[in-house]
Amino acid sequence: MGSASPGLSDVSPGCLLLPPDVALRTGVEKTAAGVVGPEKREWSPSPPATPEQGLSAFYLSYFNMLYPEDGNWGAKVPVASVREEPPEEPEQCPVIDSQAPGSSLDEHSLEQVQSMVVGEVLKDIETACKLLNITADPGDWSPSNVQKWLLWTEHQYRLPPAGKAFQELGGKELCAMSEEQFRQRSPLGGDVLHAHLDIWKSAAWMKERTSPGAIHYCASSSEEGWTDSEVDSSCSGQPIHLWQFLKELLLKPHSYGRFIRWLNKEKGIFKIEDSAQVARLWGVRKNRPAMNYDKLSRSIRQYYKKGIIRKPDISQRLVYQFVHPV
DNA sequence: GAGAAGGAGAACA
DNA sequence: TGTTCTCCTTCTC
Repeated sequence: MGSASPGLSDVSPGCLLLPPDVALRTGVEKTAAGVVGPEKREWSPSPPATPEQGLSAFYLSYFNMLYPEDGNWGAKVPVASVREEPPEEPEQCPVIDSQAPGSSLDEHSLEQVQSMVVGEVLKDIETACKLLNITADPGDWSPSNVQKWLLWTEHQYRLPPAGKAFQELGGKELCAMSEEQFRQRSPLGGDVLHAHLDIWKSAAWMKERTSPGAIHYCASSSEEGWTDSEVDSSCSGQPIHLWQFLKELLLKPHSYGRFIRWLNKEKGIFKIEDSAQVARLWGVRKNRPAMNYDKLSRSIRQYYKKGIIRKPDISQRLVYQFVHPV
C-alpha cells in the first residue's frame, strides 16, 4: 500500500489534482469536456479506438478544456503550453502538432506535457476514488457507488440532483447508457455526467492497458511527516475513520487547502477553514447527506477521550491538533 | 449567531 | 463492542 500505481510512476508528483476549487471556480464550462455551457462543444471523451490513436492526445485535449486559462500551468511546465484551440473545429479532438510552424514544443517537452496530463487526470480520479471509497472502474460500481459518484460529480460541477433518476442502476448499467439516455434521465446535467463517466471509463481502460491486473488506487501522496500507511484507508477495505479522512484532506493541500489546512504540520495542528465543505465531504464519503459541521465536530470531540485529536494549547475556533502527528 | 463542549441514546458493521 | 451519528443543552467568543 502506498505505492504509486504502475503507469503513473513517470508522472511528476507535483500535485495538480482536479481541485474542487477549480471546478467550483470555473463551473462546468471548463470541465465535463466542454459539453456544456454557452460554448457547447460536442467533444465527448472516449478511449482511443486504436493504439495508434494516442491516449496522451486524448487526455491532453481533456486537459485543454479543463485548464484553458490556468496561468500557473505554464510555470509548472517549462515549455510552451498546450496548443491553443482554434475557435472552430468543434467536432475534432484537438491534437498537438509539435511540428506546427511557430510551435516551440519539441518532442521531449511534448512527452513531458502529455505524461503529466495523463497523470493528473488519473490522480484526479484516484483522489475521488479515495474520498468516495469506490473503485476506479465504473463497471464495478454497485448502485450505492453510483449514487456516491453522482452526488460527488453533481456537487463538483453544480449540477442539479439526478440521483433519483439513476436509482438502482449499477455501474455496468450506467456504463451501457448513451449520452441521450443520460439526457433523458437528467435533462439539465445528463450530458455532463455522461462526459465525466466517459472520462472515468477511459481512465479505467487505460489503467488496465498499462498495468494488467486489478485496478486499485493506492497511490502515494506522501508528504514529509505523514505516511500513507497510516492515512490511506481506502484500499484496506476497512471503513474509514474521521481522523483518517481529515488527514487525507490535509495531504491534498492543492485540492482541499481551501477547506482544511495545516497550521503547524510538525505538531499536527490544523485548521478547518470551511467547516461546511469539510462536513459535506465527510458526508459524501460516509454516505450521510445530512452530515454537518455540528455532527462532525461532535465526532472530532469523541477523539479527545481516545487521545487521537485534542484542542491545541492555545485554543482557537476550528483549530484541532493530532495528538500523535507522526 | 457560530462554535465548543459534552451527555445521552440510536444505528451500524 | 466500538465507532459514528444524531439531538440536545449549556457556555463562550
